[in-house]
Amino acid sequence: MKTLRPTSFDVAERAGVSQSTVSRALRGSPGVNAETRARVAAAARELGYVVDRHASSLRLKSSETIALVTICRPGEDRSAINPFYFALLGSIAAATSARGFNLLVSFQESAANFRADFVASGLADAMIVIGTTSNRAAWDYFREAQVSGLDFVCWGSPGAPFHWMRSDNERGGRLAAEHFIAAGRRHLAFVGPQRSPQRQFDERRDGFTAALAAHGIAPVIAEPPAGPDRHAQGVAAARDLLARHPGIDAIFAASDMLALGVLQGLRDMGRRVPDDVALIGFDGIRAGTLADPALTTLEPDIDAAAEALVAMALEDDGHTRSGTRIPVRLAARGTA
Amino acid sequence: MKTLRPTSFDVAERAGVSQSTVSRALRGSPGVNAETRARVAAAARELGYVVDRHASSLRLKSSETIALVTICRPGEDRSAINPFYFALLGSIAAATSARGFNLLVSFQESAANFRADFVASGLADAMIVIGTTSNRAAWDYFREAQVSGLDFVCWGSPGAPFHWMRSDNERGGRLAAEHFIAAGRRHLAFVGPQRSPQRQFDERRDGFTAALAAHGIAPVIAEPPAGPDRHAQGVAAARDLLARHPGIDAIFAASDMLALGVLQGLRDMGRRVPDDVALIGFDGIRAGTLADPALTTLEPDIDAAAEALVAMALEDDGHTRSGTRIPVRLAARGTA
DNA sequence: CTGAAAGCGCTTACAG
DNA sequence: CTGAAAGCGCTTACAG
Repeated sequence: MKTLRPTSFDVAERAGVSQSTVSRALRGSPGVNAETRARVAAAARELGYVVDRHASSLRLKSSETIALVTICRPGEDRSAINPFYFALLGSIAAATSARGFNLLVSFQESAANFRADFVASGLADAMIVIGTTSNRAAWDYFREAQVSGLDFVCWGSPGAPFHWMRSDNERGGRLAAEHFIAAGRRHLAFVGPQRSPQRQFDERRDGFTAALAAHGIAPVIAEPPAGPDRHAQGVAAARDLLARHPGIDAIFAASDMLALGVLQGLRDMGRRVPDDVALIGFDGIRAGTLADPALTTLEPDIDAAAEALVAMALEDDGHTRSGTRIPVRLAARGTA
Repeated sequence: MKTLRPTSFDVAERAGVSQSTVSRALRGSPGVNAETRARVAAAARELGYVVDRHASSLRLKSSETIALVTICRPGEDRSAINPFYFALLGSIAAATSARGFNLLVSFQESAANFRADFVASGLADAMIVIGTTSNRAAWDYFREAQVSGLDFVCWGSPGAPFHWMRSDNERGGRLAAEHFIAAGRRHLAFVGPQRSPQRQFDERRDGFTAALAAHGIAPVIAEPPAGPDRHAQGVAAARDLLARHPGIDAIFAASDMLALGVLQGLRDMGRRVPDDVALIGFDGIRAGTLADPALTTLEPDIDAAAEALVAMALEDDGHTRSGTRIPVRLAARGTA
């Protein structure tokens, strides 16, 4: 099958010029005669010549590639990965493509496939790490890597020694609180993991409680029971919460998957949404729009997040923008 | 920031051997003294040395990388990509990783970013194309590419000149029919695009109608009206269908996104699911399990599909396995 | 504006 | 078992 690929020497011969001229012409270097350039381009086209990226990258010492690592839960089915990360992956792909860069993706879950040497091996110019913070072993591995000099930026929780970026969670929490208050809700609850390595959850809760405090309201804080995934945790959390606090009329869930579970739990308890209980999630995942009623949520600007992550990863300036916050907006739909 | 990366010569010096020995020791070539090998490994570790993949690939003429192209709808938000493709992407990543290969991903939607030269440029050893068949321009581009010698395999519809693989759609349709019949349903309908370039839809319908014919039943075939996405089309299709055929008691939708829309449409029409109308989708996407009631669906073995696609792409045997069918199973959940 | 040549960092056939 | 050397296919400083 594999037919011998033509090299720049073949193109040179066909165009009747030297190999160096072929290289210059094809790269668009200045100072190449227009007529020569055209002849080279024609010869390349005729031969189906494409520059060898390994040879090129080796010389240039740059691969124009970004490596994207997505950390998964061990043993997790790929289709069960939080859709937020798939959406972020898609936006990162768009951002890299807009720069003419390639995207190398790697889903990692256990020591069997932990890898952080994409930049060290020359395969990528920069690396981005996203995914669940529930995988402690993975983050320990990447902490170690960062400390030993394998550089990258990441999305979400991590503090030092990571270079991170995340949503404006505090503001998201405040927006949720104000939305509930404006709708006349007074018996509020926050459902989310407490003291999770996912600092983002705490930030959402803190923004929520701070805004409510200004109205003299203290929400119930409900930690979801352990469960196989966020959705299952949400179902259980709603049941527990309503059993203990039957008067609750509004719930802010720390993530959409959790919120979708809460929605299901509320239905199981015979509560109407939003009539009896209003509900707001966080993330803006597609599945929220498919729920009935559609989930009201705090939606981070995921394209902005992707663009900022790529820029931050590529800027070799010690990641001065570490700590950048991505804006969020309240998407008012059916549940609140 | 960028500190000079050590080369195999640096390792050689530190280990007190020649550079060729370093290369052999690190690659695990036979005939290297165990003690020498250990000394080289230690020196490499101490220096934080990682083999340069461009130099290595250039010599080896192989990159141990698979390129995965996902075709999107023009102008489509990345978070709106059918989750089935994200799940397939995840499984393909797992399959490539299991072979020690890297995965290069590229989302393409318009002439601005059409590219099929990943193998020609040496960036990848093989290429896989998945994604929506609704993007005609994209498939025209890839047809052209295939004809001109840029080889790849794809998922889904395409016939010649493509090397393709898809679900056992015909059998899926039969399973849906039998499931409905066994439950006593007799007024059946199929909702799906007709004569779409997505041949898979026709196959699902044909399996469905063939199995029903054996029971002397002819289902109503409903083509969904045009719409911004499959979900919206499903909502509208359900309304039209029920208005015209109020007695329908079971619907087989050509895909899960369509089915989720149908579910919504049935609710809008005041029909209870599954009591009044039973519903089955196709794809096994996660969002189906979050619906209320959870969507019964035909679930292709996506890990098997991914593994087969990778194997097929990598096998340089003229893709003799073109036309492979991936097994599907009926996942009975709440809607049927 | 163009060519001859060096060199990017590896792998491996060839000698020893 | 190990070393010296050629060569993978480019890019670009150096001459002209």
